[in-house]
Amino acid sequence: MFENVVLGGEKEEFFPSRSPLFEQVKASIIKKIQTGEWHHDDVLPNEIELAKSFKVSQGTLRRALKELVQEGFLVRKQGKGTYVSSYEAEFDAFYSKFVPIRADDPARKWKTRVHMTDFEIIYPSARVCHLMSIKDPSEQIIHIKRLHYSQLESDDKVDTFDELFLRKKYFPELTRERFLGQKNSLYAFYQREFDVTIMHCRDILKATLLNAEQAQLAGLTLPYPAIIQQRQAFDINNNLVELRYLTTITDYCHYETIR
Amino acid sequence: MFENVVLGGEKEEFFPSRSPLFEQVKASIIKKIQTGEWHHDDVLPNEIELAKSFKVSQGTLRRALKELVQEGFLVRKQGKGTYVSSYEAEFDAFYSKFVPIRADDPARKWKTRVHMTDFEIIYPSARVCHLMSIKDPSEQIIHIKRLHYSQLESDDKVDTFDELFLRKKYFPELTRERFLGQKNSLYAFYQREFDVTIMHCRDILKATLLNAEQAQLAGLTLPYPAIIQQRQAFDINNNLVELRYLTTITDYCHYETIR
DNA sequence: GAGTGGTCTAGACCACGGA
DNA sequence: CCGTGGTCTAGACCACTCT
Repeated sequence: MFENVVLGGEKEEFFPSRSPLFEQVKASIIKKIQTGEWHHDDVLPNEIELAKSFKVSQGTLRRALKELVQEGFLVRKQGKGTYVSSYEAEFDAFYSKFVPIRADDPARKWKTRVHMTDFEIIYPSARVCHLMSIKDPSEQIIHIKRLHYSQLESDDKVDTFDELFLRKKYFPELTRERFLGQKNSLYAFYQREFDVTIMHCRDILKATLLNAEQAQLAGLTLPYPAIIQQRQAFDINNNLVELRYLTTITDYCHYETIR
Repeated sequence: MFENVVLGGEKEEFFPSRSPLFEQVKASIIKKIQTGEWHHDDVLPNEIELAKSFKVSQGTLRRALKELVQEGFLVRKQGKGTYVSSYEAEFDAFYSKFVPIRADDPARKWKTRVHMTDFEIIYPSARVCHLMSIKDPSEQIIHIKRLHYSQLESDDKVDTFDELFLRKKYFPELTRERFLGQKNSLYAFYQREFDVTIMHCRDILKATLLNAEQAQLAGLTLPYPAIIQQRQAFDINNNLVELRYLTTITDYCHYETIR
């Protein structure tokens, strides 16, 4: 493995010679993950072989790997090896990174059931084009709506209205049926079924009032306030693959950030 | 190693010998900052001297310093030296870490004027005791209320209702007049005047409705939704020094997180 | 030019995981 | 036991800042 090295050998990507070696090594490794040469859950060669293949010292290689671990691309386990991280294997880390909604009372069981209400292929509106940086308005978009039910004391209540816009080109074979098969973790589903790994997201929160339909579904009377969370999610190539609106009733939960 | 020393000598804090050297060095440096031996904006000795004084190699010292930079304690400038970071000197970094409210339209000038309406010394309610981890309910608390006016097209409007609870023991000489002298950046004021450096915070967001008084101040008609942000802010010793409620009308701004 | 931090190397030893 | 990553060292060279 690695006899045909990335640096030096092929010059597909070129780095100004002023770029530090460890940055070049990082970029090469990310590229191998992006192109699928190294797939999630794969084991990488050990430090010595990697250092040899990149023609750098072990220390420099270690620095590159360490930063890639910090950035979430890799996981290292002493005594075992270095792995390309996956949503399922590092579930806790990914979950706490991408799911900022928490139960007010952590002691209480906080179960969630999700029900899809709409699934359609559309063309993006001007707003969606703008928010998803889409140049070509004839690009196909998968538009999905879901209701999240929280199960508090055996009483199901809608607490979140979820609207998704997915760029079909990244989820080519996604159908209503396939989407229904997915349970619990959406981003694990993206990775497992479409090799789309969400690495990064931007959330924008505003206050809103429920509309009549939403209030009825939630069993609440108007007026009722909610948080609307607009999320832009980016994959490993930094493509914006998902735009999402989550309207959450914060009676028993909240949006949390720790800095 | 560490003969003079923070570790070993005094045994206030003790590390199992299994703790890595660089961790011990980090802890020693943090302690020197906490005790005030190194003050914000101070220059530290250079790498070689520091390494000598901690009796570790330069590489190990570098690792400790690097992590302290990542954690926001220090700043290193090539050709100049290593500094204890300060809110004023690293304003942009601290600001973007602790101020998550952004104008919807970044192009537009987004100026804010703050007006204090209340300043009083109180004893904490049960809720405040709980949220601030206060054991002794006779501890004095400074309770402040403020209004934030955003200046859009020369028209001042209240867009945030700000309520603060400060533990008086950390701000011993804080008076209404002194607080009024403070402009713009609260956390820079804490650091400059009271040596309280906010390093860390936890925000919890919920949706709410404005009450009649708030709506009147904001010139809005009921019902009107807003985001209520509950913040717990911690200083360099990890003491919870500030509890805060920010009720924000998100017509022209939003709460943003990037992960 | 003197002094600072930033990168890179080569190699030693330790701690953990699994066969 | 072996192979993995984790820590630590000592020293070379480069890039930046200020005088």
